[in-house]
Order: sequence, then structure tokens, then C-alpha cells
Amino acid sequence: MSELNERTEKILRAIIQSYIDLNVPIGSYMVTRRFSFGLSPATIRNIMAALEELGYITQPYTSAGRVPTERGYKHYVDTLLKEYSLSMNKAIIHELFNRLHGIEIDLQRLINETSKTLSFFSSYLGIVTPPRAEDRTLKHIRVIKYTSNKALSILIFGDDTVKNRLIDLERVYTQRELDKITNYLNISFGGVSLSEVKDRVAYQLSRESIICDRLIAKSLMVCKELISMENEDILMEGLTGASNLPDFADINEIKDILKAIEDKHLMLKLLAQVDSSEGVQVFVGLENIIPSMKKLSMVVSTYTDGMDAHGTIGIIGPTRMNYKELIPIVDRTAKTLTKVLSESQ
Amino acid sequence: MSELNERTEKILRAIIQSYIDLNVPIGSYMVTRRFSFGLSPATIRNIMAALEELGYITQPYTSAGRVPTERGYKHYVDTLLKEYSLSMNKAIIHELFNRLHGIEIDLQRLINETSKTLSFFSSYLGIVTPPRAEDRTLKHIRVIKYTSNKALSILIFGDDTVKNRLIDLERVYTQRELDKITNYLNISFGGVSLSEVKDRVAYQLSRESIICDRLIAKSLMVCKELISMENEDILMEGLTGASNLPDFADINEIKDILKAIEDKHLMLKLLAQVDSSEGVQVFVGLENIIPSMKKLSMVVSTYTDGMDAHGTIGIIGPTRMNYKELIPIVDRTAKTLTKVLSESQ
DNA sequence: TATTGGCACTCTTCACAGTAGAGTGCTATG
DNA sequence: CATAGCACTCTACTGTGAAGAGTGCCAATA
Repeated sequence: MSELNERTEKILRAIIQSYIDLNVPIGSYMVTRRFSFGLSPATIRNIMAALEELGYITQPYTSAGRVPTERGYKHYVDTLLKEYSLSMNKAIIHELFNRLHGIEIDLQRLINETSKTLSFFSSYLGIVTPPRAEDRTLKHIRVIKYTSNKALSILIFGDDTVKNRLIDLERVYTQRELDKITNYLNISFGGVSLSEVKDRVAYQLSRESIICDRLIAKSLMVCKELISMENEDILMEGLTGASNLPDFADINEIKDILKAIEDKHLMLKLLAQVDSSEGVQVFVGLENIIPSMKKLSMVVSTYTDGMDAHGTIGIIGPTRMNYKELIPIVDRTAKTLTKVLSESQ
Repeated sequence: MSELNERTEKILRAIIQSYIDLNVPIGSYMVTRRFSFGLSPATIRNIMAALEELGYITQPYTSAGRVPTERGYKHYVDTLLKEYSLSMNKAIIHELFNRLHGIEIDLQRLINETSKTLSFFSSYLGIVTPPRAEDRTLKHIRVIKYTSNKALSILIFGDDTVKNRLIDLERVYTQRELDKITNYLNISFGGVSLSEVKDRVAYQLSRESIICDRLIAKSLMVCKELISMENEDILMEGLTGASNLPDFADINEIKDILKAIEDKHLMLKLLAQVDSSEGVQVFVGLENIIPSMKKLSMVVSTYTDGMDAHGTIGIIGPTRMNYKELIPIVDRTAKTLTKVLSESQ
């Protein structure tokens, strides 16, 4: 509660919530009309002056209403997250579940649908990253002869998704040899997480001069190549209704978001900030990461695939988005996604 | 040349090109200043009145300059496509090639990069569809035992891309049986296009009661399932610089494009119009397909993957986009893509 | 001492009017 | 047939003034 007493706190929240609802500078009279604090506008005025002094709100110009500052939003969001008595409309919960249920089979589609759903409920940009490749475990590896100098390699992951690639061989191998490679790889790396595999391959390759077994060396090279293809960090977004919202009447906000979408690297940089152990996290004002995103905020949470890997979901919207409504939505979506994925195991 | 004589034609083109350049209603005086026709404004005025009569241009209000109508644009584009003396900046050709060269390996990335490139050069929405799955030929099929009731099926296509999926088996098969299935499928469908495979599977399944060979029936079922997964029509887009362009100062145009992106179905409906045998095609005013896209146009062309399959690339932008510049860009991009794909075979 | 009503003041927003300018159509003329 | 001239139209811009929302301060009050 820091430097604010309960009443001041309440009024700050009233101002911020009003501003979020109306998108208009909030004056003292406005506050008394919308909330029944049993206080006169004059009193509110005094408190507002104090809140301005403390940097929570500000006036766009002399004798205008007050608008929350970044600090104000941060404080507001903090109290929201602390209380966490955020309730949700039953209908929304239901709709949410329905949207994600029944497409467990295809992770890609599920991720896609999730981003659309987030976007649909928020009217802003929905972002979803797939479960981090590095966390996924390898279940089974197979290398099959294809042509004389090409082999088809297949990775099956813990969640039964499959990745594969044709790899070039520098000499002719028999299927028998390939089976030996396969065998070795499965024994070494079956059930191991990709990041672990990476480390082990690097270590073993460094020792390889001692072992001197050509086939095993080759196996490791194959493995290295296979894993390297897992680095791509796909990232889905949706901007479904963003264009409808009056919020975005200011064209520059749309431009800012579009600019963000353009550059996946920026996005990843943004998501790198997310702590996977916590629940919902809110980042108000993204300018410390991307200068042009000064007036944008991000609400994120993490989910797991029911195994070991976790991914990130969230939304990006204007700083003055409706946190009260959106925090539970992101929270719920993350939980629903985790549930759906766990069940499909 | 229809109802217009050469001089009138020239002036119509001057007006449209000026409007595209300046985005401002074009008056008679303006035309004489920007082009040296050796005619006075008064003469131009008479011709303009005639052009308005014919429906090629219109006045936003009494005594304003003229603006092209949809009909005007169509006529303009037709003459552009007929002449086809459209030249391109060497630097752009070079840049274009560089962007697409060297990533032949990964079709997905190539498509992605192409859409970004189109978007980059046009500042509008770039669209690229992958080579039509139905046109692709099947090179090799394999079914591998995975667990007692699951098998891993692998399709290798003519272009060496690989698709796979885990399929459920209703009883336990030995690898020997699966090999037999594999064998049968390869003999039947190796080198055949997917659409052809589809037909044949349907036909053979209808005759299957006669053959009565359980394994073959199962093979066909497997094949059917495998192919059905090929139906997804992925579609990449980019909107890289669109937000920078002054054209889009009108927020509604951005909204229209965003709305289009939202709905892949609409997009596919749009692209269904494209004739794969022709070169560059231009669709002015997309309202007959999607009402909200009245003020948008599409410039498209097709490419092939060096084998039998062809895909579509193009851009969608405001009706008053710079066709003169963008038609060659789309044309060139399609050709570059075809070239890059053919070389990587 | 905290709260409140009253009051003068500030700043934006909106409507309205007036003007400059670009462009037109028409007509008379070379 | 092309053109110069002219009266006319409509927009875009500018400035002004009034309405309104809101403030800060001060004195009165519980």
C-alpha cells in the first residue's frame, strides 16, 4: 500500500478505471458521479492534486481532467494482481474452452486457434509461442536409407509430434549401418530433453577423437544436424478485431503494433522478459524494450504442454487497455491450454 | 483502343498516373504543368469532360479536379499489361534475386521470405500460397511400425519435401505386413500427382470388395488418410511497410486489409479467381468478391515449383496503387521464385 | 483539522463566417 | 478545332467567439 492510504488508493483506482472505460481525461466531478464515495468534487480535487504530486496521474493541460501516468498504471495493475479476486463471465470461460477443445491433435492449429482466441476476446494482438523446443524430450529417433547418398531422419518427441528431414551422407551407408546409428542414438538420447541432448552431443563430439568409432561420430553429427533444425522459434499472432476498436482510432497505435509484428526478433526479445515460473505478468509501457512501443502494454502468462516444455501466451495492446478484464482472460486461456494439452497426452 | 483516340488515351493516362503519384484530384492546369502535351488547360478541360462522360474519371464535387473511376483504373491497367514495356530498376531486380536466393532448402522459409519481399517492395500486403498440394507428385511412401498399434507414415514428394503423421492401427501389424503395404502403395502411386492418387484411391476402394485383400484395403485406407492431411492451404502474408505509407493515412484502408487477413477463407476465395495459365493479372476493386474491399486491388501472378505444382503470389493494396511499378515487381518475383525452385531440384 | 461550497480563471472544443485558391463550364474569337 | 477570358462553384483553411468542463484557492463549516 506504500504511501497511499486506503481512500486515496480507491480514488486512484476509480480514476484509472474510469479513464480506461471512457478514454477521456477524468475530472473531479466525473469521479463523484460515477462512484459514490460520499465525497464532494472539491475533496476529490485535493486528493487528485496529491496523486499528481506523487506521479500517479497527470494533466494533459492546465485545468483539464487527469490521466494515469505509466507509474499509475503499474500501481493499478499491481493491486489488481495482488487481489486476484478477478472474476470472469461464465459464458466467456465456456466459449474459451470450446474454442480450444477438440483440436488437440494438431499443436500448430491449437496454437493458431489460441492466438485467434486471445485476439478475439481482447480485440488486441494475441501472441502465442509454441512449447520451447529445448524443453521437449526426444522419444525416438530413426534414420532410414532413402537413396544412396541420402537418408531420411525422423525425430519423435514426447508429445508424439514428429519432425524429419532428408540429410546428405558423405558416403554410401547400408541400412544395417544406419540401424546401428539409430540404435546408438536411441540408447543415448531417448527420453532426454533437447537442450540436454545438445550438451551431450557437444561433449561427446569433443571426446570423439578418443573413441574413434566412425559410425558413432557420424551418429553424433547426424544428431547435431537434426537438432539444429529445431531452433526456429515460430510465433503466432492474431489481430482479429483490433481494427474495430475505437481505441485504435489513433492510427499511430495500429502502426506501432504492426511494426512490432513485422519483426519477430523484437517480439522474442519482448517475450524473453517473461518469467515462466510466475502466473500472469503485466508489462506496462514497453519502451524499455522497444522505444516505439511506449504506449503499449503486454499481459502474458505461460502454459505447459503437459510434459516438460512450456510456452508463452499473451496479448499486446494500448497501455490503457482493460486490465481488469484481460488479466483473467489471459490467465484462463493459459490454464485452458495447459489442460487441453495435458489431456491429449 | 476502343472508343478513345490516341490523344485522349494519353491524357487519361496522364491523369491517372498523376493521381496515383499525388493522391489529389487532378485539374486541367495540373496536367499541362506535369506533361507537355502542347495543349492549353482549356483543351484539356474539354477532353476531361468527354472522359467523364465515358465514365473513366469523375469529380468528387462540382468544380474539383478529376479522380479515376474503377473503370478508369481497369482501362489503365489493361493498357499497361498490353504494352508490357514495363522496365525495372536493375537494383531492384538484383535485390529481389538476392533475397530469394540461397534459401532453396526450406520451402516454408522461401514462401515466407517471398511474402516479406513483396510486402517490402510494395509497402502493401504480400500474399504467397505454397504450390498446390494437389499438383504435387508423390515420390515415395513408407510406413514404419512405431508402437504395437501405431505406425509412422511418411510421404516424400517430388521436390524432396517430407510430410508425415502417426496413424492408429486397428490391430497389430508386423513390420513385414507394413512393408507389404508400403510396397503396394509405392508401386501404385509412386510418381503420381496427389489429385490423381485421390481419384485412384476412391476408385480402387469402390472395387475393393472384389479384390478382398485385407492388406491392400488397409493400404488404401492409410493412403486416404495420409492424403487428406494435405488439404490445408497455408498462406503467408506480410504487411511490412504498409504502416509507413502515407496512402494508408486513411485508417479505413488499413482496417479493410486487416479484415481480409483475418479470414483466410476470404483470401482463398479471392485467389480462386486467379488463372494459373496467364502471366500477371490485376483485379481492380475487389468488391465483387468481398464487399468491404471496394477500394482495394490485387496484382497477382503464378509460379511453379519446377515440377508440376504451381502456387500464387501477389499483393493487395489500395486501388490507387502504383501499378506501373508494382506489376513488374510481381511479375519478376514470380519468375525469380520459379527459377530458384527449379534450380534447387 | 478535514471537508465543502463558491468563485474566478484556464484551456479545449465546436460552430460559424469569411477568404483564398483551385478548378470548372461556357462563350467568343483566332 | 484550339484557346483565352470570365463568371461561377466548392473546398480548405483561418480566426473568432461562446459553451463547457475542470481547476485552484479561499473562506466557511462540522
